[in-house]
Amino acid sequence: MATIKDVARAAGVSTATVSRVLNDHPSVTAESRERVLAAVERLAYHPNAAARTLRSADVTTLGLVIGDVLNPFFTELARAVEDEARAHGYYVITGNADEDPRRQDEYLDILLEQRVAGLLLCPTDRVSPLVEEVVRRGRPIVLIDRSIDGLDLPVVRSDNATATRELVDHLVALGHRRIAIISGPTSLVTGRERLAAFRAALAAHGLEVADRDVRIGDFQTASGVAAMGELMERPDPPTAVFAADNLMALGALRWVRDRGLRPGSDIGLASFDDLPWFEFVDPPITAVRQQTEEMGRAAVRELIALLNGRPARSRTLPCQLVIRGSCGERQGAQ
Amino acid sequence: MATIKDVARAAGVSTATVSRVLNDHPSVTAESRERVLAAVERLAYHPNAAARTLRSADVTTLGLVIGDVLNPFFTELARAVEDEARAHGYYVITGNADEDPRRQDEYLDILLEQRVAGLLLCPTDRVSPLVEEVVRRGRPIVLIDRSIDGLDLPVVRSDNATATRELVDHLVALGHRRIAIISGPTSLVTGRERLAAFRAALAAHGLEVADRDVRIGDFQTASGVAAMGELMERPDPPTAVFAADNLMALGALRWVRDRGLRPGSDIGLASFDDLPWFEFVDPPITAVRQQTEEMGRAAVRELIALLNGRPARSRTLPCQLVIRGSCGERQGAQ
DNA sequence: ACGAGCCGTGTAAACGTTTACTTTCCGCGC
DNA sequence: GCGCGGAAAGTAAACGTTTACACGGCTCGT
Repeated sequence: MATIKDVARAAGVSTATVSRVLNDHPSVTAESRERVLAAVERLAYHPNAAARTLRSADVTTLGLVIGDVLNPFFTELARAVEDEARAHGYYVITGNADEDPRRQDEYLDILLEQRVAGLLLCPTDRVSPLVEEVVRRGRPIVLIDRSIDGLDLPVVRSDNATATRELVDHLVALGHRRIAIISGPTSLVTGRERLAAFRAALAAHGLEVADRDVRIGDFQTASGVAAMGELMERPDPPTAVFAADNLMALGALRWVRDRGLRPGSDIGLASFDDLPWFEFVDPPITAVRQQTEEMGRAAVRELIALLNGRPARSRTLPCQLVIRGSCGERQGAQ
Repeated sequence: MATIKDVARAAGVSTATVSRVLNDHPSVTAESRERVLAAVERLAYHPNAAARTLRSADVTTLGLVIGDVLNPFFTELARAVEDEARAHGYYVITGNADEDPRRQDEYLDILLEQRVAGLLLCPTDRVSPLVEEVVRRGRPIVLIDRSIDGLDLPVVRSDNATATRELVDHLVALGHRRIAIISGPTSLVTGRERLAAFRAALAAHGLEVADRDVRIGDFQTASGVAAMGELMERPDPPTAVFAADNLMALGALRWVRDRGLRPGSDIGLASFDDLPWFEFVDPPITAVRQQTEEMGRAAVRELIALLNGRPARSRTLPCQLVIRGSCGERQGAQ
């Protein structure tokens, strides 16, 4: 690999001049610039990022750790984060925790070693020592989608409680009384919160949730299939099921269809997280739509605020209930 | 940030000893090791990746550039690549080209600066000077999904031609005679090849493809919507449409449903790339399934072979035609 | 005509590691 | 008792940049 010294020699100048040309410093003559650029071209020189970041302290890379690459929610989020970051002149290194706290920590470690300017984290599980360390050392960090108990960190998230309540209201209005939930892990705020809101909303209608109607999944497809099976293969299955994320909803749907059942008429089905294809299923899936893109963008803006010494505000974005047909037809008056 | 010097001072040893402890070198007494580790803990020391990679030449990072993060095909691919790479002790840095040659080059540049050991690339467009440069400098590279004209590089891809032919045979067997295609960009091998195979397959049945039945999209959703509109809003629309990737199929489906039409009975629809939710649409979408995960894993294995001085073989993986209902019912004898 | 100031360039130190080489110390065999 | 070998630890050079500082030559105002 050609180094800056090779370029300097080839162009007949010093390394300082080469560096200045490369970094658009003003004080270089047009002639030097040209000679350097020619040499760069000829030698196919690429600056060594390691040396550069080692020397100059100004870091322009943000770190992002998402929960699961296979979850469209997170990829859309990642995409939004990257776009917003680039618009502010930052690059993003993304790590995929795969909903596994160990892998989350691995990536936090890598990102810290890479000296990212700041971190965006969708926490997978309860507070990890590494996260605490990041905080303790004052490294800027913004959480997305999920907060962490016991740590007062800026977080950009959805208003899970309100959205869940609206969904339950909708189900009850349709006549459902035995409503089950496929919840996310209770170790995650997202999981706990949606479950709590679900319980509270039913209670407001004078309904109670039996323990057997609460299944705990892991936000991934397979657990949705399994949970749906457990709920339905009982003598007294619920009439509607609320899946707390889109992958578990996909799993639940798969179980239902594999049994030759039809959502809506045979069993009500609703999802937290809306996806483009939900409208194409027969019947279309009722879902809570989150402002995913805005979550990503807002998180980046808060992180950049932090980087510039301004305080970051936590933000809670409203969701929208998208009513389609998968919970059954409206019965009687609204 | 604490450096290795701080740790050395705190532990009362030299930086060399600290480094040895950190890298599991044998000749360190248990006592020194302990003191160092304690200091590391106390100071919350994290090695500086830049300094480390600058000094030691052994790189354990692979670079991956994918076409579009929002395309499930690529995220599944990325996931497989990461898994296989980790199994071999490599990390992966992923860049999202967004089907934009400029962004592809940007990421190639970044990855080269990061001194990755080797590159995995899903080329977005015709040969870029940067790719040529990578090749010229002998940097190991393996292409995925798409090859590049004029460059003889190892590539792991699907057998597009056979799969397309099988799909056309299926459509013709169902009675379709006017079949249109929403093709990918002809600047991409994937696009060109599927289009050529499509034409050839129809020709084999004595059918010809009118120019107006060939729409060129960009492998993204919006272009699928637009193309479907152009095809169908004519006095003599085709009876079936083949979308050359899953996102354009999603777009086509959206157009169809927005018009209140029904795939299968009103218009045949098939997709290259199978997705989990295709089976849930009414009627389920017929598609060509690629061995996405195996593509990713195989590409990593070839790249690692290259890194170890062995030659890499190009591989073409077979696809599977998954017949569902979206192209209409079988009419008459098989 | 001469010093001040500026511009372009070069020299060399610094960034935080790893590692070849050196030093120290200890035990052992003769 | 002496030298030798080997283990543990230290010293310092090197990786490829950026950049503070120094320097020489030029312009310009007086």
